[in-house]
Amino acid sequence: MRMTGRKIMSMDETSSVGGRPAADFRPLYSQVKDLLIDRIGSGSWKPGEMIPSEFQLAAEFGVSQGTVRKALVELEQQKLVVRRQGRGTYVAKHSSQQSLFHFFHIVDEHGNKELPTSVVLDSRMKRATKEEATLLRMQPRASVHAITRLRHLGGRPVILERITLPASSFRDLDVPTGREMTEELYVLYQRHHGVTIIRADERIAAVAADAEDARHLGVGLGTPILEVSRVAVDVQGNPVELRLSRLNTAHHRYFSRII
Amino acid sequence: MRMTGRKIMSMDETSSVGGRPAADFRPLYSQVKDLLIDRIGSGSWKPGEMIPSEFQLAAEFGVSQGTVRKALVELEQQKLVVRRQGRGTYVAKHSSQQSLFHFFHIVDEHGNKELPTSVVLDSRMKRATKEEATLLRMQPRASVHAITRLRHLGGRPVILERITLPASSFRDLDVPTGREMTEELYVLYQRHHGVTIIRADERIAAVAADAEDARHLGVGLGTPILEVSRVAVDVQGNPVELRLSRLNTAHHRYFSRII
DNA sequence: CAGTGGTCTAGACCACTTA
DNA sequence: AAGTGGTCTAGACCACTGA
Repeated sequence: MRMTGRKIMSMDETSSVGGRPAADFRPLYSQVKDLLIDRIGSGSWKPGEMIPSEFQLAAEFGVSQGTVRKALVELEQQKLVVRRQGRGTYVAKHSSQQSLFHFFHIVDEHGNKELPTSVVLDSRMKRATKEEATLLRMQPRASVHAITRLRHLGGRPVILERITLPASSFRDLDVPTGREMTEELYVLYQRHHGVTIIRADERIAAVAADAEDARHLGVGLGTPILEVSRVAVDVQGNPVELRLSRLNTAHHRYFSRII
Repeated sequence: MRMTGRKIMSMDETSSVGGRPAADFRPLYSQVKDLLIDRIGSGSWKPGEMIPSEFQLAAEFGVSQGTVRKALVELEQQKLVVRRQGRGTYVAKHSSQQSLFHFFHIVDEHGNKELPTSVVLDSRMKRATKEEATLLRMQPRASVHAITRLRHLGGRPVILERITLPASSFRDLDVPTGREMTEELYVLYQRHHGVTIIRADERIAAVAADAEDARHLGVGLGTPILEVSRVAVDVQGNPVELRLSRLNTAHHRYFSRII
């Protein structure tokens, strides 16, 4: 069958010939989907770019347009592409807006999302702790970037964040200390480092504010604050960012929707 | 055209006839979906029951099997039905297992979910506070059930829960005080009251343990604990349960996945 | 074996965008 | 007007389940 480099197996081909069932069978649309993810993940198609139409892809892969459509619809649900009737299908591009909408889950007392500011308190390279190396699936003591920043909401300091990034995936990371960040980090990851975050797992606990929390968040020592531990994952499913947030919930809440 | 009671409008019929665009156009599959939701929500098909096959529904509604399929696939994604190849499509039935998996987001230090126990500390009727009435979209001071229960995980008391339910939707609610609950509440809601919870919004803050928290959770007064405020919503989209959980995060975490 | 959902195809037509 | 995705149809065949 068709294809360059990789082969799509039709159901007939994978079906048992000598009576042995094919264990590695995968639907066509799923194979198509993986090919498309490869091209997006590898940067063949860049964020914001339009990808070929359903018919073009169908012709290229030697499948029907409906099969390509099913793959594209799933990619849209995973937020890897954006589809617009009459315009085309585009590789998802993180904008500050979208990034906030998806990955920023702090709301004010009325349930509204505000725009946070971010000032970098510290930015340096260090060696990963054992736990960091495990979570990021790196060698122990591998090099990582360590960023500390303070985020304001409604004029108040609310979130103290410590971010850990593998140096290997984020070469020449440029996050100068003491400056206000105008851009969402996930936008930066995507544009400068080709890393697209598509998922994040968060674990939340209540802790007592320590001296540093107290100083930066303007709360008393021992005040109950939220600690949010995030592991963010890229298109290929690799954990690529750790984020430890200490959050003053005097005037804000962590929001979660269970569906 | 086909149908009993309600009418499905094809695209032609809704299209402009006198040059006026049809503002109320809805795709066929979406109309089919609403009809199916009606039958599930109204109890015509009960939880656990098999519903007619795609071809039977297609014949009944006068649409193609593919159109019914699209509606059913969306209902499956919303967890309103369960589809099994070779068996059929079934109205989703909350089991304790599923209920825990979906709506219980507390994990232990290793990220594992444990089975909680629940002892009812108090169960009574009262009048809704202003806030409760607003959140449940009831008249001020309408009758509600108020349940307080304590949940253990791994032998430790971890969660103190206060649940508020509209008396109108939960007549003859049977939650005796002082007893261990063997059944998940959402299973009870569905089986005894025809209320299926499909979504929940949670807002989380860190607070200091008060005297009652301290007594029941076995922590010191003022210890930082999590406060989780949930509003749970039924099939029709109405808020039907409020749940205020106070959670000791010494050995557990609230877990949230952002996709 | 019959009946169900799952995959795949081919083709028609509609709605929307852009030129 | 051309090109895109969105809806809808009809039909074939596959994979799975249970009688």
